[in-house]
Amino acid sequence: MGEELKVTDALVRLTHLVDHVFADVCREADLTPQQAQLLCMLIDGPVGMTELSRLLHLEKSSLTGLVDRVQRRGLVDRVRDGNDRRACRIELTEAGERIGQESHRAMGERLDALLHDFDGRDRDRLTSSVSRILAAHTAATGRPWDRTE
Amino acid sequence: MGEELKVTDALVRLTHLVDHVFADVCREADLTPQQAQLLCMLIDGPVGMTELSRLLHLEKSSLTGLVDRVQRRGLVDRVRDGNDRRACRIELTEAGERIGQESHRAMGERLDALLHDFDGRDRDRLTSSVSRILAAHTAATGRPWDRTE
DNA sequence: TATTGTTATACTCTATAACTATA
DNA sequence: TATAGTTATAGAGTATAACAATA
Repeated sequence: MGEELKVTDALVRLTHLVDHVFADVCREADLTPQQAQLLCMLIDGPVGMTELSRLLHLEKSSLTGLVDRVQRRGLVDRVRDGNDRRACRIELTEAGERIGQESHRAMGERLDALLHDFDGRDRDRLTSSVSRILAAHTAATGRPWDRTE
Repeated sequence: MGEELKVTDALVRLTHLVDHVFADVCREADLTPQQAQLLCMLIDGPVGMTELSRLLHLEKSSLTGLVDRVQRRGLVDRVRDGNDRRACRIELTEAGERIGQESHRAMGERLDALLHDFDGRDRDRLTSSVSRILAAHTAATGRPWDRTE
């Protein structure tokens, strides 16, 4: 029963499920999902506003307010770019780093619980399938969908 | 390179990618993602506010406004419940049905494009993996994450 | 001229608390 | 008393358009 599920519908349902898990984890960290996603993008180092708006799929003007609120909470800082005096780079504070890592850990834990009956080969296969999808998107758009890819 | 990707991180990245695709499709239909998700939940028939708020992971009070706006656009109607005079059921109008179907089709098309190099067996394996994850969540929460499962 | 980022404005989305009406 | 749904309020998220400063 339910075996006629189309793969595209399966992906949509999986996405909504992971979205809900993410929302729960954010809530526990007292972050909105948007704020948490912002922190995620900064894990590997500071990023400028224009690049961030591309990564988050947001207008720059929307990003300004988002960064304002996260900065007000002490999780990120705006640092001036040495080479371009128009630009600034957003970087995690120590507190932001801590909360980001903790949320990432909590997210991994929740998802791992859903994968409890996946053995090593199952996981590798799933990871590999996802990688192919991400690669297809990168090839189609000419740019990686996020910087950690 | 990148082969040490953890399966949980892979799921998160996939989710964000599908979220972006969904946002694009919604934008083309001149819907917000939240409005589109609401329409999705009504495809198989009318649903009451309390059940909808569970499906969408939203407080009932938040849902009231969302339904107001979608109703104002003529995509859904509130119909009184014959058995319980407190309750109402939200149902798609003809226009809502049309837009919902069209968005679903566009979503499938976009995702199919990302799966262009998946053969039948690849798709079945992926679908089956996703089904196991959805089932694990259903088992853990005692309730299906959405009504179409 | 083009680019980086912000401001102003008007919506939409969301939660909390208090409420109405019905069960 | 409990449940279905709404209202009031406040804050967060978002896009469009206009802007400032720098390249």
